[in-house]
Amino acid sequence: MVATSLDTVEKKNPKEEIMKAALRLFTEKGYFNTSIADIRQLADVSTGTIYHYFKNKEAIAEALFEEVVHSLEDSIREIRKLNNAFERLRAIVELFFELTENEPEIMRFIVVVRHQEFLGNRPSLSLSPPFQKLTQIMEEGIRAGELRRMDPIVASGVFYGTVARMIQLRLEGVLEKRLDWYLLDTWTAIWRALSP
Amino acid sequence: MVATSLDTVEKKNPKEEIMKAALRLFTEKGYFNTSIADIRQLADVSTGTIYHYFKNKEAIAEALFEEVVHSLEDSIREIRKLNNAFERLRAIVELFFELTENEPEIMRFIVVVRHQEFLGNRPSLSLSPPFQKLTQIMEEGIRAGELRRMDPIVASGVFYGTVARMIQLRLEGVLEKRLDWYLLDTWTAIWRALSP
DNA sequence: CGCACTAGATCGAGCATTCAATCGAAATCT
DNA sequence: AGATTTCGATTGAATGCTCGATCTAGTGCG
Repeated sequence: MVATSLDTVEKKNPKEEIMKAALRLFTEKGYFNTSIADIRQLADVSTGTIYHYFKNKEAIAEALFEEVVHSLEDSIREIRKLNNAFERLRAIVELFFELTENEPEIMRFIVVVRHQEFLGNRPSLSLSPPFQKLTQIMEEGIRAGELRRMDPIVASGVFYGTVARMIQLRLEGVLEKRLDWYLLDTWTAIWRALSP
Repeated sequence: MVATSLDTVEKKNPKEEIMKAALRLFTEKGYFNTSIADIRQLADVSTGTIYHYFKNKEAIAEALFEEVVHSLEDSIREIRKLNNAFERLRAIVELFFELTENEPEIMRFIVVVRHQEFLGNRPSLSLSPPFQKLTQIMEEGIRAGELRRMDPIVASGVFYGTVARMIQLRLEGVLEKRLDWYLLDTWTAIWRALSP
């Protein structure tokens, strides 16, 4: 981080500030319970500035969605370089669990926010590239005999469903311990469900 | 169904009509995208009637929530009478899958609607009685040696997460076939994850 | 006649969005 | 260098509209 002036008067990028504030508010209170005024206040910019960078409120959510999907896509692409289904899937669980602890707001946005309600016709996150890749990993694993013969959709359902549910419970404060505490049990269960 | 008059002029119970319309609209378009005017129109009653039966919009959602939770609670209570974990869990999957096909709106309300956003402080559905019962079933099953030794929270996470994900995929139109087509694969995977 | 229910017009708060004015930093000129 | 122009960035009060909620005047049934 380069401090171009005194820390207290640090010059920030308004667009980023707006998106950061919006992510925080959307995930905490929901899209419809968040007003432009709320974002304005938390991002410490004026109403006009928001509309200078974004066409409207929806466009802020769209930008967040894009960002999150792309960063997920990158991570999953990296993981696909690993050379068997066991390692790949295990790496995804670890990535998601770690992300939940380090960037809970991003994870909340992925796992619990209902995008359909405000992002009109956009294809659901369930159909977005990262999740298509997940089903591909299953197909390849099954073909290679590393995974049990079963419908790949069911395989990815078991996998993502389980992971997402653990994350949701953590984000809702149901789990007292950090997610990595549950990693072994979770992974063992998933692997028993999927392995031949 | 008892027809008290000619079918075309059938006298309906307004409260039920309102709740039916609200359930349909809330699950289709979301709570905030549904106006009282929408409900008024679909239920074919006047604004006055809505406010006669419900304190406000939120109260309609609350009533729906109560109804759904109670009916779920009853079903799960019945299922707990079965005498081992295998049968109990299997019955729950079947119940949920069947409910998804027959009453998709109710299932959407349970699985995909984010109640927190409009039902202020109410404890999340994840913590409501039916889901506590699910964890109890896991605990009992583990104690009895019918399920593998593992954290009961993780067990219920695998179970509910998988089932909910399959339901979500079905409701979003990702699965071409009816859910019962996937039942065997889904159940096999779950049982491999949980059995000793 | 009385009472539970219905109708629909009306209110007003809250909200997203607009816009004319102003700033300020760099570019251009003298 | 200093003055002047330029133009995107920024401001925030004003606008207009949607929508939940209220109110008053019925209506019809027992």
